[in-house]
Formats: sequence, structure tokens, C-alpha cells
Amino acid sequence: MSLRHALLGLLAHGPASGYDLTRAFEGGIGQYAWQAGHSRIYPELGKMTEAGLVVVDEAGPRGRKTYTLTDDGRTELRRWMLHWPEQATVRNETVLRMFLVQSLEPDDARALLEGMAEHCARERDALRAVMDADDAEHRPGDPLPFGRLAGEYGIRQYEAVQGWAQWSLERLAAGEPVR
Amino acid sequence: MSLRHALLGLLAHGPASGYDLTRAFEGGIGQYAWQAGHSRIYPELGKMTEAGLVVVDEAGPRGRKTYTLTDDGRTELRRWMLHWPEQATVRNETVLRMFLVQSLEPDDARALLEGMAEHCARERDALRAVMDADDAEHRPGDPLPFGRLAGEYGIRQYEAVQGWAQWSLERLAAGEPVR
DNA sequence: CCTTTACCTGTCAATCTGGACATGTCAATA
DNA sequence: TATTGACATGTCCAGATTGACAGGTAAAGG
Repeated sequence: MSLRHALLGLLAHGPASGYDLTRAFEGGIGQYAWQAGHSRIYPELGKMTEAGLVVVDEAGPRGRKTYTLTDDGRTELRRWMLHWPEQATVRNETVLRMFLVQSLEPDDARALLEGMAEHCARERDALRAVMDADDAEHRPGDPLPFGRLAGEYGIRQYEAVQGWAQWSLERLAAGEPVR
Repeated sequence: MSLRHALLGLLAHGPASGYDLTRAFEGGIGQYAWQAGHSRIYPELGKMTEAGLVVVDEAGPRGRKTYTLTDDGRTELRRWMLHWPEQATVRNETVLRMFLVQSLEPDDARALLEGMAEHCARERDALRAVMDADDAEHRPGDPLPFGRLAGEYGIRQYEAVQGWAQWSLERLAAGEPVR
């Protein structure tokens, strides 16, 4: 049910269409937090309208429908944000590979870990560059591809994984048990 | 299709039953990487048997079926581990909340971030304790609730999120724009 | 011996998801 | 004026996923 809350959260800082929201999921949120395509977003917006969490301003060119958060929607978003469950939904292919490194032969494990460390270093630098560019040319009012907080999280995330991969490589090199 | 690879990976270090695998998902892998219940695991093991990735040793008390990786299974696991796609599947409720902090009123945001920082500190300590206990009383041969590498990742993950939350709180306190 | 507690395997219905299919509009440029 | 590309909304289906339902076995303790 988190797609609903992702949409509520995105709508919290201003009205948007299904199309706008779809593009939002192509950015940071879809890369780090939650993925969704338009084929799931449109039906969900329909259900949310029925549930009274959002309303449609039926206006705009090309049949564009703009959705706005209702008070109920904002309340529900706040409720969800503030009480997190014991066991949160997690599904991450990269972390899954990290957990299964032990299933590889040492040479393969080394290759995988080295690849991961390099990949993280590259992505980290790229993200940093995007954020610095934003800082420079950003005019108040226009939307950021990355929120500041989200970007900072991304950077720390890459650094954590890179650090972990390097630590693991050292363990491997030292011949210590990987299990 | 990652459930399949998770199962292949878990089977890589020795034969196991559907029941064993179900319990494995209740541990670290289910908390940090990928979730699955027995109702999904049993059918998938069936399909994997059909596909020749695993074989069943139909033996054991209480109708227990033990699955063993075939050469094809090991090859497929290696292939999947070593070539990762551009865009990996990601779904993480906690990170989603992190991305949506900006949608809250400052007071609520502060409460959320403080809660997250505390939670991470607690979980980190608990995880460290579990790992130290394992180191102490672990006898070669019996399974670890946490692999060393996985545990280390968990700790670094908690530290990264905690650090991020604290950094965000400082920004918030300084009155800097959160967006 | 009896009862409880794991152990152990499955199915089913409802919902969620991702990719493909389908349709049409507006703006810019060649 | 024709065409392309971005804007914009939707449906459909196969497969994934979850939680509930269902049933049976061995071991251990009282």
C-alpha cells in the first residue's frame, strides 16, 4: 500500500498530474526508494480519488488532470509518516547480491566486490555533480531533480556500500572466513 | 525473478528444505534484502525443479524434501550475481519515508528524524551484540543467523541512516531550506 | 500416554506489479 | 503543411506476492 503514500507525499508539495508523478518516479525516488510506472499510478490515483484523499481539477490541455491533496489525504500521509511498522517492506536486488557474495568462488567474489566498489564511487561522484549543479543554477520555485536531503542520503548510501565492499575485499584478501 | 536467485544463493552453501529456506527469509536477508513467505517459496522451488536448477532428495522425516543445487543452478546463480542490470529493483519503505520528510511540517519532520536516528542507534547496537555473540559461541558447521559480511553491511547501513538523520536535523535546526 | 510444540508441505483467493498495447493532443521545427 | 517529439491518459494480461486456510508428522516433556 506504499505506492499510495508515495503519491500522497509527492502531492504534498503541490498539485500534479499523473504524468508529472510518473516522471517523479523516474528520478531519485524510483532509484533509491520505490518504483512505479504510469500503468500503476493512474489506477491508484483513481482509487485515491474515490477514497477522498485527493481531488481532481479537471482542467488543462491534452486532457490533463491535476490532482490536489485533500485534508484527509494530508492526515493519512502524516499518520503513515509518523508511525512506522516493526517490519518495513524491503526489496533490494543490490543488497540481495551483497548477502549472497558468500555463495561465489573467491575469485568471483573478488570481482563482484571490486565492481561494486567502483560502481558506487562513480555513482557517488555523479550524484555529487548533479547536486552541485542544482545548487548553482537553481532558481527558487522550479522543481529539483533531487531534494537536498534525498541527495545527501544517496551519497551516504553509496559511500556505505563502497566502504563495505572494500572492507569485505580486505577480509577476503586476508584469507579470513567470508561466511 | 529475484526470489529465484535468492533461493539459488541460499542453496549454494548446502542443501535445504522449503522450511529451512522460509526461516532463512525471517533472518537478515528478509530484513535487509528480500522478503518471501513459504507460500511463495514452495511453488517457486517447484518451478526451479522443473527448470532443472535444483533437484529433490525425496527423503527425511515428516515429508521433508531437501533441495540441492544442480550445475545449471550454480551457473545461473553465478550469471545473475556477476552481471547486474542498470536499474536494480528497489523497494524500501524506510527510504521512502526519508524521501518524503520534506512533506511534513518542521515539527513533525524533527520528530520523525529523531525517531529514525534513535531507532538506528538501537538496532545497530543490537546487531553488533548478536554478531559478537555469534563470534563467541559459534562452532564450525552450524548455521549463522547472520553471515559476517551481511552483518557488517547491516551495521554500516544503520550508521549511514543515523548519520543522515542527524545531518538533516542540523540543517533543519539551522533553518536552511529542507527541499 | 497425552499434549504441546516445533516441524513440514501445500493450495487458494485477492491484490499488486510490470510491460505491452492503445489512443489522442499540442508545440515546434523542417 | 507535414512530421516529429513531448505531453497525457488509460486498459489488459501474465506473473508475482501476501495472508488465510488446510492438513499431517516427529520429538520432547509432563
